[in-house]
Amino acid sequence: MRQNTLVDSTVMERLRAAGLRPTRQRLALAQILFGQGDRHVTAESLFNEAKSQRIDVSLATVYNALHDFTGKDMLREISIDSNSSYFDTNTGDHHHFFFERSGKLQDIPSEHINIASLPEAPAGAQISRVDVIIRVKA
Amino acid sequence: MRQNTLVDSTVMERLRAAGLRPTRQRLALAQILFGQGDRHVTAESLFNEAKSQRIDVSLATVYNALHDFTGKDMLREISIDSNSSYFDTNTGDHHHFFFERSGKLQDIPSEHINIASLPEAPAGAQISRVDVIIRVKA
DNA sequence: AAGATAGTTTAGAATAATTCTAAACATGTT
DNA sequence: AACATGTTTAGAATTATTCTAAACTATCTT
Repeated sequence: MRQNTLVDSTVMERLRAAGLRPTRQRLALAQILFGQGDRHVTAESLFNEAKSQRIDVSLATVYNALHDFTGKDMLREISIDSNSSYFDTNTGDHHHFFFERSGKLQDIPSEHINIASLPEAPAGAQISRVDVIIRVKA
Repeated sequence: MRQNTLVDSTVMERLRAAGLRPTRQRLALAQILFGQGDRHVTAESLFNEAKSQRIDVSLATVYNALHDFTGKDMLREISIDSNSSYFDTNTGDHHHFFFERSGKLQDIPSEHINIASLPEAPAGAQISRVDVIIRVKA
């Protein structure tokens, strides 16, 4: 029925490896975030998901965890919509579709977008990331 | 000394053409926005700029004007940073450098970025815009 | 030119996302 | 078990933005 021991321990190792104490709430949130495939959450959506699983965490902890995970490169923060920040469990090189109506995000593997030429970075600047966002009406 | 009659009337025509009443505060804000080359402002930065020119507008009016102008395609809204929305006077096809330290934006003409291949839009979705944001550490 | 009408502006209240505070608590260590 | 330090939490605080309702003004009508 519950094969969580295994899953949990994987998540626990990820947290330890990142130098984050595997506390009850971080484990639970990490499980939600990383237990499935790639995901895009907001603080609010993750908070609600936790609540609906009877996981008792405060919203402040959700924010803390999202930022802690982001600081350890387990998540990537994306600002697309001025309403709220998204956090993506896929930290690799890739891009996004943004569905304007629903506010949902969908990954685009980096191989699917071919940027033939990029401009030079301004003097003294190093590129830290190139984001391509395809906004779609749907 | 002040050759504003001419400039003002240009701005006034733009407002009228857009179907927006050329009120004192819209004229003043439009003058700041469109009187120079391409610009990137936030509500707060525009509000401060107006204040420093002794133009008496409320912050609510700045927000109203920015949204009105955006609705008439005189501005384009950009969400890059969760702190605040940017408004770009360049509404044509182009992209951006985002300077992470200063929070400043710089246009990249669309010719300078060559996207060789784009993925298909998801079923039933039409692309409304493709944004490329090059984040630089500087 | 005066009046009517509908769109604008405004101060300040309200809202929403996020961060802060400081006290209670849990973890890993000794 | 006791300690030191990192975490969690409720609730207050902060920040960007939107709302409200009243005062105002551009424009149209007469």
